[in-house]
Amino acid sequence: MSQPAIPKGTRDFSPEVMIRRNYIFNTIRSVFQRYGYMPLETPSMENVDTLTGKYGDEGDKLIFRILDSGDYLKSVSEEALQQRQLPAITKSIAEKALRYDLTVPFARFVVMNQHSIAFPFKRYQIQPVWRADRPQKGRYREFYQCDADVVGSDSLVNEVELVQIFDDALSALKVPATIKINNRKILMGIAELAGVANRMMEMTIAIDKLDKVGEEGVVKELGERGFTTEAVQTIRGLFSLSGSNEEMLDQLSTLLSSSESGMKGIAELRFVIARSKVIGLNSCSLELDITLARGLNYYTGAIFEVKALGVQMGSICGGGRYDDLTGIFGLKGVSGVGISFGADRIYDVMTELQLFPENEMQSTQLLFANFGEKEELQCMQFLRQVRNAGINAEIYPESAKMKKQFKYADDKQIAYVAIIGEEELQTSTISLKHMQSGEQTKVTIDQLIAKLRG
RNA sequence: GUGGUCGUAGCUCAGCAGGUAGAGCUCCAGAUUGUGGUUCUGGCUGUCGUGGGUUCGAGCCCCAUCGAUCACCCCA
Repeated sequence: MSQPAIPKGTRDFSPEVMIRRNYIFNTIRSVFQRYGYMPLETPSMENVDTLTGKYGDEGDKLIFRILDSGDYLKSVSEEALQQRQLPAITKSIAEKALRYDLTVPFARFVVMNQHSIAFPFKRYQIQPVWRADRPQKGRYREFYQCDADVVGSDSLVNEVELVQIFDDALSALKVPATIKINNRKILMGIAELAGVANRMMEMTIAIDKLDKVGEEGVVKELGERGFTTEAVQTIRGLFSLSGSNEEMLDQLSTLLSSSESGMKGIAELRFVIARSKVIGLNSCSLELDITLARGLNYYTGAIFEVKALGVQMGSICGGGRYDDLTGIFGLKGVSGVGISFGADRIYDVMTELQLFPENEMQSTQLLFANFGEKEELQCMQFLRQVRNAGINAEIYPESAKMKKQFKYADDKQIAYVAIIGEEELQTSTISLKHMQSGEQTKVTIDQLIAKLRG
């Protein structure tokens, strides 16, 4: 290895980037906490069995597996090797895998701790996840998700609050966005009406592409997937909806009047949309998008997706209700609903729209210039006082040329430089220079602290 | 997993009909031995992504490989 490198689809985060990333994480975290969600972390790796089968066939292929330690081939049969039976081999050489999302590990946690958890259980989780996807714009192999889920409550109050959380966080970050909402029960209703109830997943995958391939494209794909002309015609009825959220719901209820699940979905949407309207949103708009489907197959009720305005970027947030997520781990009848912020994409959007506040860069407020041993000791004594007062401060660690020390402060965007040379030492003063204005004043240590505390 | 484009200094890029590598910025030093961001002067940096092939000769042509990027699939 000549030049060091990092695996594809992964990134280093420099201090400048981390400060911005933390700004995003902190904003989202504080909103989660404001709504009563509690922090949770789970291991980076899970048992393979915990993850497989939860994300569909496509998803399973994207799970990063961790090679067993030691003689990992010991339980692979000679026969399997000879015939290259990859699934069988894979299964016996990797018993752990990196987590693919935060929702499944959360479901696992709930099931394992069901007797000590008080329901409804509201948790948030901000951790990286890994997918063996091919990287491209806004798509990485390691990225962070910021999830908030509540389990053990069927109430639509949760959905309404989650919409508010989207709005609160994105408004705080000043990201212009539209929250799209739909309901899987409506899609189910359409599927029933079209006589393809057993193929709802296929149907949703096709219609999810409406905004990308257009109505003709969707019709074409449905045809290719073997849907009958009648079924396609019925599904097509969805595309003719128009008007406000409420008007679209009215049209839908006529269309789906014969479908029990369809009508239930409409009622649920009405509730969430009406409540959100009464309570009000800060800067986001809430839009019913009947073609919103979302790939994850565990969603059963409301589904959410958030699109940033003014940039070419996939959805920046997602979410929805799942009636039986914990069922696969043996705990039935626990309904949950949750959302996820895609922090990396939000970062990219904010970069593109230049939404990061300038002063976020100022981590150190004060730099003590270093003139030599005697002055240095005085500086370090002052530093202790300054730091005790809650001011971020540092000393240039060696008595380099002034030019160099000031340049350091300038590069690091440190607001003030404290100069203590022989003259200041004798008069017990500090020459304090404000870097931006260039103004320099003589102050005492107490005055300095008072000034920087602001 | 499928297909397209690309890969030259730390960064952004130039290079030509195949003839032994350049510009700007950054960085470093000095002008200015207690003062940065402006200015001026000087200086450093490359196995031209990697491996092979064609050729007297390859940064340039061919093949492979790795990486980046875009589209598809899927998704945050």
